[in-house]
Amino acid sequence: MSINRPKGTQDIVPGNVERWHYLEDEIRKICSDYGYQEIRTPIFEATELFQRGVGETTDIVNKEMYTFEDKGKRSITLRPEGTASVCRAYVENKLYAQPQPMKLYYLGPMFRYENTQAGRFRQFHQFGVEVLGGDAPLVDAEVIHLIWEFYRRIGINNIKVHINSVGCSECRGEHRERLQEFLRDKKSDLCSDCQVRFEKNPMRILDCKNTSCQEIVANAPTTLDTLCEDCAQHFTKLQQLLSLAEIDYHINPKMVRGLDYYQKTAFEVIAEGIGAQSAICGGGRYDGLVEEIGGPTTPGIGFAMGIERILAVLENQQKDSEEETKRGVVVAALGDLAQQEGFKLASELRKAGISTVMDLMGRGLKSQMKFADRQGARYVLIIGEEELTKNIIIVRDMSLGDQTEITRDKIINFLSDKLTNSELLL
RNA sequence: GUGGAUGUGGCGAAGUGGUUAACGCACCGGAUUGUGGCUCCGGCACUCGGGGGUUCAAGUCCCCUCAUUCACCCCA
Repeated sequence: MSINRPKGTQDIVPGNVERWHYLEDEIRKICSDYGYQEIRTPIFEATELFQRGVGETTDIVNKEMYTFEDKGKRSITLRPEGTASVCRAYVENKLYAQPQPMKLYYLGPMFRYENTQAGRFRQFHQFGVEVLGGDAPLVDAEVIHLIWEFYRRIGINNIKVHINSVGCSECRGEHRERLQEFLRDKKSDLCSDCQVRFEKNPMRILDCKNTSCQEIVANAPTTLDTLCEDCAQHFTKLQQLLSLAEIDYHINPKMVRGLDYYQKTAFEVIAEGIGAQSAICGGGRYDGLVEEIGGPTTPGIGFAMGIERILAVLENQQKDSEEETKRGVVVAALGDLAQQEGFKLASELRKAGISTVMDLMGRGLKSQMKFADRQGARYVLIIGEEELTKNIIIVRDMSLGDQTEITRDKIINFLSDKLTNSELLL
């Protein structure tokens, strides 16, 4: 019996990893463009951090955490999301003492113990942004604009940006009462989950996927109906700014996200064609969170997007692949002596910045040519006994199909002149 | 956690109880001397996911198990 990778994990192998590199590069670039700095926090944290930070009533904490006890009897959890850790690090490193707001981003693996399906893994990767120490709608707008611009840059177009305001601790209370009032006589018709939610977190009944619950809740008071003066202004201002930035957003009063810490602004980006798990980005404002985990009162807002889901979207909308261009050099050597010379030549070429590969299997010339072709090499440098004695090298142009002889001492210059920068990279 | 689907070589995929398990792609080798992409030839399943059972006979039927996958809940 061979050993397989754990359920819900994946190996990212050559031929695929390049897409990750591309996204990672774009992520770093856009964060730099918007003035966000990277923060790296541990992959595992004290379990309590997530219990307090993410919220005891959430699915993440209730059933999706990878929790274990370490040898010191500490309860440890593989991070299921990034926000709690970033806030913890913000407090622990006293980043609040630096100029505010603190604009941070992270990129890395997250872990959630749940059944897998299209777009859902046990180890998956998120790119996320957190802004701590700024409570203005302008901050919300900048964060959403970063998302919008990011998708534009990587060529994702069929997306919908949903926004909502779930209110703050003050207006949330009023909403809760009005909603419970509205639902009281209909309670028995709700699904079993929602009957529990009725007491614990009635707001979440609003976005229950159960169709009968949706009907019941169709005319229920939303959080937008009960926003306090402050929250209402914040939301209005945000909409103005988004319009100004020409972001095509949709207000969805029923969108209530599953994490306890959201206040005021909540948003989600939905893509098409990647299966049932269509949210490629989710986030919101969490003004009480830093305080909750023991820090100073600090407003915050952030989002996380799933790398795997972005890749799925890109793959889904990908047009016919672009024809690959010939790049780099392959050294084909025949026999022991020539192989030594080839090895030396390859070292020199690489030192000169020319991407070079040589056969390591001692194959015949025909095989080496085939190998060079597969590698997509632009030139093959052929060295055999004859060339060795004559002190020359055969340079074969793989796209033109012709070849010339170049003396050994001129070969580096010859290739440097011939190859453009893009052709040097394999 | 719950439900459906599927498990045959590296990948895709025939096979619907009976001799040595098709085929395609990939990979490796060859087609007279040291030359690629086309063509031709050859090589590549000692566990047909694993275990048990039915049968003279099972990849093909039954049971169990594991895995993968899609979906629900929820989310990235």
